[in-house]
Amino acid sequence: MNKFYEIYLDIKEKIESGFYPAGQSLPSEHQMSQDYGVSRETLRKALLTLLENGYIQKQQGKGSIVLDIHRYNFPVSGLTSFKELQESQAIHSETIVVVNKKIPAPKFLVDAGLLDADEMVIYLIRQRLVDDEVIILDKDYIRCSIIEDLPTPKMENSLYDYIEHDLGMQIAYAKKEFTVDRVTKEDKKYMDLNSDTHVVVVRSDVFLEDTRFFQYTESRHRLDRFKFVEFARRNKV
Amino acid sequence: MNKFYEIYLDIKEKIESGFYPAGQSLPSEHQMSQDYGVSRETLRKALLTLLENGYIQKQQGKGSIVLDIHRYNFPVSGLTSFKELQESQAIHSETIVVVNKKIPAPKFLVDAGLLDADEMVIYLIRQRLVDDEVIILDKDYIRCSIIEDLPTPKMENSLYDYIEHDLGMQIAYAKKEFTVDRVTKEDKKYMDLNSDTHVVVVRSDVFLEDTRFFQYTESRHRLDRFKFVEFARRNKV
DNA sequence: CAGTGGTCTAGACCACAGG
DNA sequence: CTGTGGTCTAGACCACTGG
Repeated sequence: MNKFYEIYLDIKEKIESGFYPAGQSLPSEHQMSQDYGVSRETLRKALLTLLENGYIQKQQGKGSIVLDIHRYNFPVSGLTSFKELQESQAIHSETIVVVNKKIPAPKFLVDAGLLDADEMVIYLIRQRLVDDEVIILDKDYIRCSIIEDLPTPKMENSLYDYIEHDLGMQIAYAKKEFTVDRVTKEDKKYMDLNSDTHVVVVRSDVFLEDTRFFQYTESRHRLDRFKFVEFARRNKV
Repeated sequence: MNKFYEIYLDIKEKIESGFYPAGQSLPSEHQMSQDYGVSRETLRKALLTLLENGYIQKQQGKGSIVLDIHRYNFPVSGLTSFKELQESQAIHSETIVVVNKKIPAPKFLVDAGLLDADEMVIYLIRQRLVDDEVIILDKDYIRCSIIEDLPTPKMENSLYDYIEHDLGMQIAYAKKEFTVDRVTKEDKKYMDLNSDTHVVVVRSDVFLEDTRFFQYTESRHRLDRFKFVEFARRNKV
């Protein structure tokens, strides 16, 4: 493992355990680079990672201060899947695969320039149950040229887990879009909506490390159970 | 200005102008560091900034590939205010300050440990009009120990602009939370809701560079006009 | 194999905060 | 003034890609 990442994990641990309490300063970069026996630049990479993840705030001329954002509710951002979300929050939940079949590339993805007209995709619909209610409906379109088949039993677990662990592919980045849309017939059919008129829709274009378009996902959430938390830094200049 | 930031801007410009077309590789780091006359680490800082902002994707052993996310719709993430959002999208809009007064620290912020019980805050309510309809209602609670007064005319422009430009303070980071809530009497009073039952609510705890809590904002959006776009990278490990 | 990006170093100088 | 973080360098070695 990389030195800077080891150091990142070590300091992160010390912040979470209270060894470095919120509101207080970390030792200086010079000091810590000596303590860990690394160059200052390497130590600084570890601090940069802590900064990006909301653990510390740096101030030129003063030092690095420990934040307490992570005490109560740690923001789940980036590309997090339902499975990971569920695990991080220890929610009892279940997944039912409703549809899992190959279809020709849908027009809206061809028009968007994400797929070729003659391609095939795997069309996947999954119900996400929490406390025995379907509160999320996930619709996935996955490029067949990248994945031939998806075993339904695996999909009841995690799609990303299967792709990254079983297939050894790396998901890299996504463009995500949050809106609130009117419920469709499909929503009514598959979700427990109790007379809601709208759902939160999260649309994602997902890409692999080699920049190939891999998957389009539409995640439809019941209003009363939707929550998205983010730690954001202000971009200077 | 920093070398790495100058280089970042230069490459960003070349990507946006099509000099480096989407899908193609940038020159190698070694090559570019020579071209710009800087060390490789400095050149790499510029590339890191491009990576974070979704302009390129790097692949070990291969190179840096230009992405085309920014062609159509560039994700607005981080800490972006209504004013900046509006400018980036060239929307005709208007702001009306409805309330601007000092009140004692509200209980929910004291309970959250963000304010002391004996503090005062500036309570600000602003209507955001687009096409002559109030589609956003912003409610701000701003710490009086940091800002004494907010001139109402300035608030019709941008709060952040006033704080960073006129007062010379630096907003650093925020914890943001997105939910969908039932409309309140206040929403009905101040917003043009056409019989909607819900609004999107974005709650933010905003902090300064010295980690002082500065502001709590509740931004209430009409469902049909809400949209949030984000570029997200998957966190490895 | 050569060429790419990823990590790390030891040191330098600068900008800023605070006594 | 000292001590802090911010930037930059010149070079080294490693890991990965693809011919």
